[in-house]
Amino acid sequence: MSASSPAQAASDTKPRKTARYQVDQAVRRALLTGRFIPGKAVTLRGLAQELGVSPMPVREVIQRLAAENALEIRSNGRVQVPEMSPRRFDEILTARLLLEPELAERSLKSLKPADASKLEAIDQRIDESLGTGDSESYMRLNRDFHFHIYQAAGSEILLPLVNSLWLQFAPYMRTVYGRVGTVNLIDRHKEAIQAIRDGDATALREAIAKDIEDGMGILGREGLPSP
Amino acid sequence: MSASSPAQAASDTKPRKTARYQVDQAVRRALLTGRFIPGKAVTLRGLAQELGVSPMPVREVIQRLAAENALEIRSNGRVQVPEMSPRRFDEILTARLLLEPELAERSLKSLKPADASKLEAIDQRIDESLGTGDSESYMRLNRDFHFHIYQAAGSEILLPLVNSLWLQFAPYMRTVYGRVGTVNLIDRHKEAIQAIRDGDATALREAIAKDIEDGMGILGREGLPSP
DNA sequence: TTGCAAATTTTGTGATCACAAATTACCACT
DNA sequence: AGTGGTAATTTGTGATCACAAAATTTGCAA
Repeated sequence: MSASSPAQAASDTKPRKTARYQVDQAVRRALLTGRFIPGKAVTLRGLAQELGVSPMPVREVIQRLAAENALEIRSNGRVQVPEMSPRRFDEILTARLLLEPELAERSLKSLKPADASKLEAIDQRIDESLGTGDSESYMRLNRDFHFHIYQAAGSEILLPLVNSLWLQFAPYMRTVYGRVGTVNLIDRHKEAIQAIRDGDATALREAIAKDIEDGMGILGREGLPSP
Repeated sequence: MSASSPAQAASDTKPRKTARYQVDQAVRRALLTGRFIPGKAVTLRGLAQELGVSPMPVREVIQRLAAENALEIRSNGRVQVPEMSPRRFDEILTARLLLEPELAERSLKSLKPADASKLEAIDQRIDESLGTGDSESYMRLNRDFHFHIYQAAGSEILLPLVNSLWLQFAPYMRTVYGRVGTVNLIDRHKEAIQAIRDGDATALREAIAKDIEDGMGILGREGLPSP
């Protein structure tokens, strides 16, 4: 569940039952699991028909996601997932390293032992998905892991910013995993869990930062023309 | 001019002549100069009529700005500028301090003497507007100053994030200036200009950070219930 | 005057239509 | 077979309509 939820205010916790909300959730899920191919055009009526609604709510959702830079509206009106560039990749990495450790630290005091256990369970399923090479499951679980932490901060500003960043790099990472697989992936999830159990802010920041660098720094630039 | 422009891709520099784009620019301007009152409802048809268009493009723009957390869509569908809270204020300050110095440093190598002169001219007009107490001019000019720097980085990720932050605190700051005036405002613009002339990254980061703290830290919490 | 309930208006949501621009398909011609 | 241009289709954009939910106003009684 996205924490910086669309179509609803931060202080107003009702999902609503609008078609727009359904479409928004569906498209976000699709982006995060890499079901849209960067550079490939996505059409309004196509999406609408696929989701069984009129083009109307789809139009609003596309504007919404375009504002978060998760979708790109070309000058001719065509919509597509933005293609990754070395420049963008570097900036996303920088922004993640600035924001996510801060957000994790702010969550620390709200995270309880039950959360650590929950995170451990997620991490175990991540290891399994790495073994089977199911990259879509891996991406979903990895996001669950990070946002289960971040969510605890109850953040209204930082969390949406981070959410926007994930929306931007996820589709690209999917193509990377498709090429090189997920077997060589390493993460710092166990260090993070330990830091949460210890209530150690510095260690948690470090674990998150390292995790980001391991995930994006090593694998990520695969196939990108050098900056 | 907003750098993270709406309705157009980053790599695709054409403003287009759509009604949506006009509406978007108009609403953004209104938000940045504080012409919308936080907490006050803004209606679809009202905006549409005021701007001389059908409700259609307005709906898309509202979704767009809601995605950036510049507008809030309540659970009943009503739209308003979010009200400030100590929590939000603190988070915005944190995020600004993390992102803006970084963005400034990245702009440094692209900033030429002509830019320093341009910034000096803006800063002089800022001083004038502070004297006359014209807070709307002050807000516009102060934004021009910061974004003239940030824009130079050619950033596709950090700049939109920062842009979103400004959209979120601007309406509130307007109400603060309305209460306490702008006379007591101090800034670090001259230090920033000097740092740009010297090509001194550390000094520029410091000037930007101090400027943010002076602007928000001292005046900003005015009238907010303590966290 | 005050409190409450019914009626009226306003508002967001979704669908459909009209239109122009862009894309794609097609076919004649060299 | 390759190429150029024209026709057909698809696409985004904007406006209008219908509907239900919400907010506002109105009216009446205590």
